[in-house]
Amino acid sequence: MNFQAELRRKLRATLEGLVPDPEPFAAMLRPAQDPRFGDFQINCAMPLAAQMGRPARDVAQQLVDSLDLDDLCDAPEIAGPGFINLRLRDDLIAAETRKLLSDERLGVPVVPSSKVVVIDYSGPNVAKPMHVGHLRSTVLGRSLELVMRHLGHQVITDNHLGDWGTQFGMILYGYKNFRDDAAYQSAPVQELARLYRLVNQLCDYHDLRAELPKLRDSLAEQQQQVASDESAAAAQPKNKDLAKVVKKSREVLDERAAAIASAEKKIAAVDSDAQLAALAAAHPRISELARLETAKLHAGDEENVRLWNEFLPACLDALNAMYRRLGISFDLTLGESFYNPMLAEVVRELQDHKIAVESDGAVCVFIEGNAAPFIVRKADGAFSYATSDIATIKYRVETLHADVILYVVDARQSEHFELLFATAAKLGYGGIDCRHIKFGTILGNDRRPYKTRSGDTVGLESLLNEGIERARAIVDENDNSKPTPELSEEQRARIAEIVGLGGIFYADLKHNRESDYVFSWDKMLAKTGDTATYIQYAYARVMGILRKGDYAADDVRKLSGPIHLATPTERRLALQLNRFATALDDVVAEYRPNLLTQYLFETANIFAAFFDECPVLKEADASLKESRLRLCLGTADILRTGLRLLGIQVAEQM
RNA sequence: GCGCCCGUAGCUCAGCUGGAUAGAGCAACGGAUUUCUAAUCCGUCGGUCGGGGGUUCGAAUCCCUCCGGGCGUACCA
Repeated sequence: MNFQAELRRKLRATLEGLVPDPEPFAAMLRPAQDPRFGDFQINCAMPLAAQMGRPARDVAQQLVDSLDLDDLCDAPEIAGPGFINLRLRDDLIAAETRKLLSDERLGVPVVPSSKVVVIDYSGPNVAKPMHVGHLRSTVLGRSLELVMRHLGHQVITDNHLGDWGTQFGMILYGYKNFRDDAAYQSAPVQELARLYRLVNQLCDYHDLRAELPKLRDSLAEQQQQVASDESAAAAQPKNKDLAKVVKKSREVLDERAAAIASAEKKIAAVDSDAQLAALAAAHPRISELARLETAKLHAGDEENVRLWNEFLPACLDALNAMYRRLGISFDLTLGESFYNPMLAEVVRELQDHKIAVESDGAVCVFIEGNAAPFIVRKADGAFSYATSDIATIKYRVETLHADVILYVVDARQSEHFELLFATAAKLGYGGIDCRHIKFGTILGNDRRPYKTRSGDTVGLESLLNEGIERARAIVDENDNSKPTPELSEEQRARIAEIVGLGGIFYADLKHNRESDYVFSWDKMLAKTGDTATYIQYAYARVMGILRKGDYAADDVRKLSGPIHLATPTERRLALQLNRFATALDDVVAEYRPNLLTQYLFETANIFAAFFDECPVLKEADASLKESRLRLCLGTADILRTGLRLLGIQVAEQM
């Protein structure tokens, strides 16, 4: 039973007569902070008392008197300023655990009113290999998908591919000018990616060269600015505002110097490479021409459309290979290109309703309180991702009938989504629950975005490979250190895959999604601590007990005797199993899978203590032995299910 | 300039719709092993929750301010 939900329900009913809106007060029933306070605590007596102008302990007493929790709890206790401490009855925990253990859903009810939830996640660019930057969206989105499905929502996942943007113009330009036919024949995606990088580099080269004089001027200007600010500050050494101005001014100077250094570095990279330099010299207008290729594609140019259609299948194959590896499949893969035919209409509609206006040649929506406009048509007539994102909302609402749309996208795009949602609301989609499920950046040890040692972005493929390799080394070391190694080559490979991928996913999911976090192989694959491995190991230990005792899991699930809470640890474990449903509710409430990782880690932790203290196979009392066996399997079922909802697998033996 | 986010133990991070002595993992230190797999368990050490003010019976959490850092900021997505 979801004890917390049940207790809150009762509290809410009691509060109904007392306050107009009981919900926030009912929410103040929480798990106890300290085991000495029991299992749950009610914290709402104090604020209620303040509101009613009565002593808090009196209010607490009144709540206790009218609550009637006898069927759930021992006598409630009022403590401190007015906390109400609740301890669940042991017989109730035992009885409810017994039910849970024979329940296929492990005590997790299906939501009473299911919603249509579109989850937009992963969203790679098709012509570029996926890299570490795609990890969080993919892993978080996948987990949210699985949890919401498990709770009974009608989830539609949609991979909103970047298959139509500026980068395609670069690829088209690259293909027409620089392609290596043999390479394209044997590995088209790799060749397209190379062409993209090449064109991108050459575009940068020319753009930066053109910009450099301006940058240098502005640097010189800033140097003078700093000098004058400094002398002003020197004249009034006690003036804090002037000191601040100097500081700011120097920061700007540093920024500009850094921008120039970075530009010079990129330019030098081309200049110092004879081949690149020759290409750059031969293609001085590459940026402009690449943009033109994009524009031609969007306008329906026959050759570009033909090439686009030729490139796409290979790109999709490559992506799908990656998703297969990650165990992911999408319900829909509607890239930006899908919305192309709708864009002109979107802009017209916005203009007709006077939502968008022309400004500096571009068609923009101005949202009150935001300085930046939402540009739905650029001055050159091209549409932007703002336009296609609006078209996407229209499609998801009108065709998919979405109630909720989740965008699992980097936090740096917050502003875009604020403008997007505000614009959508003006168009009449205010009733749809559109949410930016934002997440932070993965950092390296230097606290800069995670890169390889040489400064390149880390490819997702090689990241996964490295994780599995490192896991393999651990598997080997562990098994080889046993008196007689137990695992076959196939088993080791499979375990390495499960542990390696699980470690990467788990490390990502366990952090609060809005935080940046520092990527660390050692931490994510540590044999001990808050890792996937630790939880997977707990699962494998249960399976070890069953194997050793020669029990089939299905037979154990059919057992129906009483559950004994013979020790405090058994009680803790049983109660924890009943919290699974609460944990999943918590995940969905704020779209935070870290609440599930936390729950699973705690569960594995309690199980480890149980494993230490409570013998199963050696237990002489048959009824107690059966009870423990079932607690073990129930734990395993919950760990396996919980990990599965994070996109992580388990092994029977490791 | 404007906007958003962050600053919690040596390190990495939870906690942030205000609630009881601020938590975890790692690291350090000390214990437990004829193992239902020690990829484990138990214990110890460790914090002016960036500083200052305010609101409150009560603040890591809310408000103001200062300091430090990150990100975004009109035609890339």
